Amino acid sequence: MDILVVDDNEELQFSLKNILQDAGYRVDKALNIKEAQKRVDEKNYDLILLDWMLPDGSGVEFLKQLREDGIATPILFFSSKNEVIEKVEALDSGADDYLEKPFSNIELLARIRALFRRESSQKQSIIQIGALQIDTIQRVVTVDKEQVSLSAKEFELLEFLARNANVVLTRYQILEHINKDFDAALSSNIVDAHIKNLRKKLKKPNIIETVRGVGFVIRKVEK
Amino acid sequence: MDILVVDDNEELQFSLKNILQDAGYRVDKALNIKEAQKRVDEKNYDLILLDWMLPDGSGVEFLKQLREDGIATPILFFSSKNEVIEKVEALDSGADDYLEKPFSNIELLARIRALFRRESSQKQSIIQIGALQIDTIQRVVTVDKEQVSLSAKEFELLEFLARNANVVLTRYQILEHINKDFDAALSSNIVDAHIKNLRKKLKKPNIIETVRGVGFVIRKVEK
DNA sequence: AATGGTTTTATGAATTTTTTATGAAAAAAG
DNA sequence: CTTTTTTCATAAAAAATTCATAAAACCATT
Repeated sequence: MDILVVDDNEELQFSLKNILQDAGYRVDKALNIKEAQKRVDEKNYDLILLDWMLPDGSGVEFLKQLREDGIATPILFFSSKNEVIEKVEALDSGADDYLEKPFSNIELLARIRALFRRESSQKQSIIQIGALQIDTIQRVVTVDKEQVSLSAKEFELLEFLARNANVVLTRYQILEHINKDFDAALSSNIVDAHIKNLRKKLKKPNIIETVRGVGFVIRKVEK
Repeated sequence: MDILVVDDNEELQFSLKNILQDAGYRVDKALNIKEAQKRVDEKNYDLILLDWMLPDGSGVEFLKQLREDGIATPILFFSSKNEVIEKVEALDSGADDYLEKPFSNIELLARIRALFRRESSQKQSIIQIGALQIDTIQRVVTVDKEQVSLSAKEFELLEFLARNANVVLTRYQILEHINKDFDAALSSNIVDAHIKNLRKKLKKPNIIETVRGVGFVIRKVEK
C-alpha cells in the first residue's frame, strides 16, 4: 500500500510518515503541488493525503487536475493548523474523505482503512447529500453544519436511506435492515415512528421524502 | 446466473464480485475489452456489467460490437469515479440500463433483478419513449427532463402503458393490472379518471392517445 | 356537407377509502 | 432510573373512486 503525503509542513510530514509507516504503509512525500504532480506521474498510489492549502496553490485545484487526468486514486484531505476545510467543496470536487486538525491517529487510520476496505471500497465514510452530512466513523450527523444528536436506530435508518439515496425503500426493507431480529412485524409502524422523530430532529422535514404507497427516500436533488 | 463484470478498477471489481456473489450470482471478470471479448466468446452470460470507459476503448464500442455479432445479452452500464455516462447515447446504443457512481448495492441488485425479470419481453428498468422517461427503480418520471410527481396508481398505469407501447390496452386490461382486488367493476370510470389526471400532470396530453371504442395507447412515434 | 341523434370520452367536484403523521403511553434496554 | 424503542389510538392528509354533466366523435339521414 503506497500513500503519498502532500504537505509543506515538515513536522507534520514527519509525524504522519511515522504513524503511517508504523501501520504498515509505504509513504512518499511531496512538499508542494509541483512535486506531488511529479510523484503521481511516476507511481500509482493507493491513497493521497492532501493538505488543503499548499505553497503553490490549493489542494482542491490539484485534486481537480488529477480527476481530469483520469486518476481515480482516493484522496483524503486534511487541514493544517488554522485552515478550515470547506467540506462541501472538497467532497464535490471528488475528494473521498477529509479530516480536520487536530485529528487523532486512531481516526486517521480508521479513515484510511475505510477507504481501503475492499468489500466496501465504494462506501464513503462521509455521506453528503445537500445540507445533510453523515460521518459514519465519528457517527456525527449535521444539517447545515449544525450537529444533530440521534439515537442508534435513528442513525442506522438515516444512514441506510442516505447510502441508498434516490432509491425508494419500503418499510419492509428498512425494518429488515434496522431490526436484526424480526419476524414479519409488518403490522407495526416502527419505521413511521422513527421517521417522524428523525424529521423533527433534522429540522428540515423534507430531506426524507414520503413516497405514498411505496416507502421513503432521500433524494439527491430534492423535489 | 452468470454475470461478467468488465472494469479495469480492481478494487471495484473485487467489491462488485462480493456483492454479486453474496446475492447468489456466478461472477467472471474482465479488465478490458479484449479480455471481455474472449470471455464472451467462451461462455454465454446472462448479464454483462460494463464500465463506461476502459483502458482499450469505450464501453459503448464494445456494446455495439456485441450487438453486431448478434449477442443480445443484457448490458448494464456503470460509470467509475468521475465519469459521466451519456445516458441517451448508452440507451440508444443498445444498453439495457445504466447506473452512475456512486451507486447503492440495493439499487444495483434491484436493477439486475429487473433485467433478469425479463420473461420474454425485455423489461428495462428505464423506459424511454420520446420525451417521456420512466425510471422504475427510482420511481421518477420525467417529461422533457422535467420531473413529474405521480401517485402510486398513476405511476402503475403509466408504466403499464409505456411497457406496452404501441399496444392499445382496453380499460378492462388496465383496470385488471392496476387493481389487485376487483370484481368486474366495469361500470366504473376509474381508468378514465386516472388518464385525465395523468395527462394533466404530464403536461403533454397527447403522449397518451385515446383509441375510441377500444382503449388507450402510448405510441413510440406519436401520430 | 350539414343536421340531429347516439355513443363514447373528458372533466370537475363530491365522497369514500387508504395511507401516513403524530402524541402519548407502555415496554424494553442500558 | 433514564433513555430508547415499540405500540396504540387517533388525527390529518392524500389518493382512489364515484357521480353528474359537458364535450367530442361517430353515424345515419337528408
